[in-house]
Amino acid sequence: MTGTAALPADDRPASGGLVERAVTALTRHIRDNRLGPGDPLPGESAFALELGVSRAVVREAFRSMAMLKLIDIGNGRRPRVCAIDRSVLGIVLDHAVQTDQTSIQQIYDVRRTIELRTAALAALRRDATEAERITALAAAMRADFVDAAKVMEHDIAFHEAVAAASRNPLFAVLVGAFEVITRQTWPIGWSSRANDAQRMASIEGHEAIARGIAAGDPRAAEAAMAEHFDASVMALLAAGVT
Amino acid sequence: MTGTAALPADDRPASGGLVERAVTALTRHIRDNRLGPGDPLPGESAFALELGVSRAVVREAFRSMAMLKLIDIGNGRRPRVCAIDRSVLGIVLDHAVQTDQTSIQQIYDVRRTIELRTAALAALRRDATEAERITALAAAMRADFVDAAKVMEHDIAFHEAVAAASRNPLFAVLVGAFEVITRQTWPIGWSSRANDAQRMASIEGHEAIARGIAAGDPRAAEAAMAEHFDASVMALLAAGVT
DNA sequence: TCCGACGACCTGTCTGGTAGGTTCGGCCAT
DNA sequence: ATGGCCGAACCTACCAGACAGGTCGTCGGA
Repeated sequence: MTGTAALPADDRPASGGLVERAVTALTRHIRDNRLGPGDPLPGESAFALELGVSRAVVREAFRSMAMLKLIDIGNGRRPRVCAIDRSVLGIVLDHAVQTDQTSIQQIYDVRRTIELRTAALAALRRDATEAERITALAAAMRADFVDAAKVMEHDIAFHEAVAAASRNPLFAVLVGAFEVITRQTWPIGWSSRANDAQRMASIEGHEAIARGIAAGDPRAAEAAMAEHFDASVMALLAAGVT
Repeated sequence: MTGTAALPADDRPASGGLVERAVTALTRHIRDNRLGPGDPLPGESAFALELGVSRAVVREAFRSMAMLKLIDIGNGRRPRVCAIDRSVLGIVLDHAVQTDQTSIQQIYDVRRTIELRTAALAALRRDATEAERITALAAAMRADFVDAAKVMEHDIAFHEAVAAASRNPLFAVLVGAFEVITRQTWPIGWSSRANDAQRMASIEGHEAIARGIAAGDPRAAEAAMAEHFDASVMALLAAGVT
């Protein structure tokens, strides 16, 4: 009963340290004035004066919110509301892995769950340009087959293109958040495949996903994505990544 | 091409402002020393001395990482590595909604995708205690039917219990992140249902999920969860929430 | 042996100041 | 009249020092 704790969002403004109070005040300011991405915010001096605290306190508050990509700050520039950004979740995920709070396999389970959905949605919602881009990225993987680094870049771009085609920015953010982890695990999976035939099979998997999306067949796209993920997880398991 | 940009994680330590450099230095410190949750960190004075910057800079860096729940700070306490926390993503999601960067329906699509999986996983992995707790929470919703606030608390606890039973902390974090949004939308959906029969149907949906999980039937649990989400989305749509 | 008080250490906050970047309006040239 | 240039006002980035209050280990007494 009563889980009224934990929310630092916008309770009564009198709790915790001054910095925390400044953060909630700034959050309220954005909400109450219905500000959107790009809209300007009061400078730190003005905010410090308004709250009756020192500039150092407001600076810490602004910096914290900038770290969460809620606002955008910079030397001489006036603070502005920031557009949604994937890097935050990426940093958190990376930290969770680095501190052994979660495993790579657990991350891949989440990724698989999300990307099965993005594949299906992309098949339903993609326009011609998106379908072309996705197909082109799969083709690029095949074309640059000998250069692992390039294949990885195409691979990452492929998954993000699929997510973008799902027309849900949240999915795009989530998929983008996995990029940090993917850059660490991808080379392991690539080199753990026994031979070039297996590596090429991975690329064919991407092509199958692209075909399903281009054809507007959500079932096929989802199935191909599932197969692709199963193969990737298997490759990582074979390399001893748990 | 080659998108080597964007990662503030751990490139060469000479880029951007001093605060950013301090953040990457602290991140590296945690990674290089393989620190886990609860492990102590150098104090801000020590860190300032080591980096050759003022204490204010280090303070902003520490505060930023505390905002991301990567570290834990407090008056007089020495900084420590922090356990993974759901509130960060919740704040970001709330901000995205408040600034009209994403819609409630888009969030529910993501939630549905994730919770379908947690229901299936919970059916496969839950132990007796977890099954009992999930069943008990569904029963509590029925028992407190007349008190909407209590029903909401049970509802939220129910979904988090299911996520916990999936035995993947990432799913628990993601589901927990939606709590902030749920607290805003839940009353809308509840009151948008035409009569008590429809409201009770929602509770019966939870009971069906609980039965599937308790029976260890992932298909049934997933199907019940899907039905539950469809009903919720419909109720929100009926209330004009897009 | 256990418990409480004390002190060293640390963080939270403030003040005041310097350097360097941004922005915007006015002015000059076309 | 218009478009580009320039400078002044404003703002942020960072620094140094200081003080109040909280935490935690330690030492002495019961």
